[in-house]
Amino acid sequence: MRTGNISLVKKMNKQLVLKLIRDQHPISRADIAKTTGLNKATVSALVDELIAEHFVHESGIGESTGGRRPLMLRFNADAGSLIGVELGVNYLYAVLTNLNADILWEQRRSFRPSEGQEAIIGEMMELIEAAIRRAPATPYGVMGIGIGVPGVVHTESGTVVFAPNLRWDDVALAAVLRQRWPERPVIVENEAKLAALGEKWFGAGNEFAHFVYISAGIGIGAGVVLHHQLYRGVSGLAGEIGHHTIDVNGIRCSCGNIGCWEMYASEKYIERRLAEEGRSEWLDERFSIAAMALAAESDEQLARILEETGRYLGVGLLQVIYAYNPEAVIIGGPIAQAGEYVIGPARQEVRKRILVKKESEPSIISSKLKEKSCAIGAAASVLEAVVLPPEFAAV
Amino acid sequence: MRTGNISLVKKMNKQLVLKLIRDQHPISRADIAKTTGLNKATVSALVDELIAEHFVHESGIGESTGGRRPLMLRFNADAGSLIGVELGVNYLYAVLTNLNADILWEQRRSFRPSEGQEAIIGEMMELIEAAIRRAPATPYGVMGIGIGVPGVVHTESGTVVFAPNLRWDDVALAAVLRQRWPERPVIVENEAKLAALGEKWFGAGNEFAHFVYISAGIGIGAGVVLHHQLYRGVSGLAGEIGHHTIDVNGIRCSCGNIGCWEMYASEKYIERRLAEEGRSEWLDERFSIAAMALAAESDEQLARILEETGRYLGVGLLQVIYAYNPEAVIIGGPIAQAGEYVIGPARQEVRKRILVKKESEPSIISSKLKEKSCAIGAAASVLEAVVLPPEFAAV
DNA sequence: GATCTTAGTTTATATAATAAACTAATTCAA
DNA sequence: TTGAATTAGTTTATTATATAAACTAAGATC
Repeated sequence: MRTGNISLVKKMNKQLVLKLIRDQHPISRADIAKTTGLNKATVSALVDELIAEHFVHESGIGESTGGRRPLMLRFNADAGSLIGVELGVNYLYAVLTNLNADILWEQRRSFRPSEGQEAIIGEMMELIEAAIRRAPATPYGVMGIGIGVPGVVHTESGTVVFAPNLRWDDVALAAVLRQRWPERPVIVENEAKLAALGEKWFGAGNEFAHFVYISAGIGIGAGVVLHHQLYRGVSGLAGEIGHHTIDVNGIRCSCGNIGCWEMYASEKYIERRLAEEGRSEWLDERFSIAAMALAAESDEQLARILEETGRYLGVGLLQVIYAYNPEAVIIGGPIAQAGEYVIGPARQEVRKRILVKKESEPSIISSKLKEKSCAIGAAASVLEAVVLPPEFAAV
Repeated sequence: MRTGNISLVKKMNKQLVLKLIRDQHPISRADIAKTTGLNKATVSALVDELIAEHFVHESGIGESTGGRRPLMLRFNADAGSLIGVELGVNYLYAVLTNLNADILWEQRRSFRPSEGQEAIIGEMMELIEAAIRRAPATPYGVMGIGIGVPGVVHTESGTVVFAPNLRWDDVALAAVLRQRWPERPVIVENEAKLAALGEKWFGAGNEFAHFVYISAGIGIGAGVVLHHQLYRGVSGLAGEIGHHTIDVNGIRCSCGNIGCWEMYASEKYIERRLAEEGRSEWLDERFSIAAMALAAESDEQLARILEETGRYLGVGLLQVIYAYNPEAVIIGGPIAQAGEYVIGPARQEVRKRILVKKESEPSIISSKLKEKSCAIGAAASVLEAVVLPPEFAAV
């Protein structure tokens, strides 16, 4: 039971100050006192501790506004490093970043889906090992490892409960990594949820209290941020909205259900339509939505397929809007590479069908971190776990 | 900006103690100290204040467990009264309750939908006036007025933004009531959201951190409780899930969209099917789902129609599950009167179609407060606003 | 160069939680 | 029956923290 005690107050205020410095640096102690309402003395004491802990540093003297010049404070993004890994269906992508998500090192590696769990986890561990070796000398070193996986995750244990595209079932991923690096926090989480965190901390979601990140690729998943916090539901299923029914009489989905959204607004749909229209040359290994969008400029048939996908995307977005009523919807994943070819029709469809127009229409925008959302989000999840817990920010 | 200061700590702890007493009374100071982890002295001081404020009283001496016998504490449900009003499409229902939602007085009144806003608001004010007259002498008297309306609401201003079934549009309801009773808090909120609050405080939602209340009648609305708190979204649209598309090629809904859930799992569907099957005798004024369910015991055709409705309900519930991943879904509103005729098939449909079985399947249960959910929820909203704010309970 | 402003620190004070010692009231066993 | 042990609750002293006010520092402006 969370009781209030005096040290809780201090923790809250310290977090508040650190968050403010991170968001608005360079900023002076006096500014912090003004914007937070905290007493100047309190701010000074907290800042001194944050400086001692290397999370903040003084970065010179600011401009006078008619009196003594302020000492400006900055968030020290080099207090430590973060490792983020994206486990894709047939690739691994790892980044090493500072606390500002600046990429210090990255590596991408492909594998065949037929490779077994052990082999894939082995490759992942090699990547992480490589990242740790590249980590610069910082006060805290590598502060933790975040891993995004395409499936449903039990976060406490770090178990991948269900990842159909990997054919994983109850894989205790975190346990293996924690055994190898017992001193470092290891976070395993769904890829869309981490991508949402990435966009929240370092991307297009920064300014919103409530937003939904849509990861549209082979399937559709979402990361839902409500009150500035990732919402997981009771067992981490919240956001598995690719399996929202949009056509009860539609086609069968791999999940067993019928007419799932992800059969109509994902790569699966595009592939199906390409085959139907006799454009199977695009069903190649080198198939990429980005290339298709480029070709669509002078190829009406391709443009039409993308537009249809966008319209179906819009149909499903209405459900997202009615469920979460977010300030913004951020479209990410491969489908987002088609840009306005898909997002434009989606917006139109939403505008056409929505119940209450003004205020309730969210901004429908494109991911800012693009193909790096998940890996950066994985890194951000470590930042959140270790440095900037969100629990006090809400309300 | 919410800064921590010492009085915040006290507020948190006092709330915690009060909530614990309400939930677990009779309870002793020693028990409270044990379960919260607060110091005995702290607990005593807070309890003394709560007693002075009339929210708690000592209710005699409990059983010894091998030492001095404890003084038992109880929540004082008679510290004040609450007024809750449900504004239906063609009726008003008002209750006066104590702080335990025990109904002290209630009144139901019908009106014709053709009556104008002013007339309806006038009748509502008469009802509230009557309730205030009946309020017993208590330390705090009538602590506030909560009103549930079938539409989208802007809560700060208490404006009904959009209520299609009432044909209301931007009606500043709270403003009128606040003018008449300037000293009393007036809360205007969507009916399904208030019903969810009612079930949370006094009904089937009591034990859940995350649950969804489904109000299924002429349309479908939902009240979404996440982390023990009502979730509204950025403009109060969250939970308007009746307009989730379940059939892109389906029938047109009054909202302008096509294939909305509420065309398939509400009274609208039942009426349509009754007409199709030539059972228009049930389309009478006295049409009631409860009566239909009774008749269905010996009428296969009626049973089948209810079952179909239930199956469509289940299809849409999957979307609720994927969106919110709640611990429970509480079915309320007129459709819930059909009981297992509808809820049974809905459960089956969910079980059949859901992605990850174990853990992620919520309990699908029936409303406990039945037709009183909304009015009691309206009263509960006052309780939450004035006595037991939920903000500290979360996390 | 005197005065006003702003930045930041130091010192004294207030609030609230806590620990420990206390009183009160009971059980239980010799 | 009595006294030790146990539990409930209060009183007192202590501690942590935020705050207010007084202070020092360092500039701007007239």
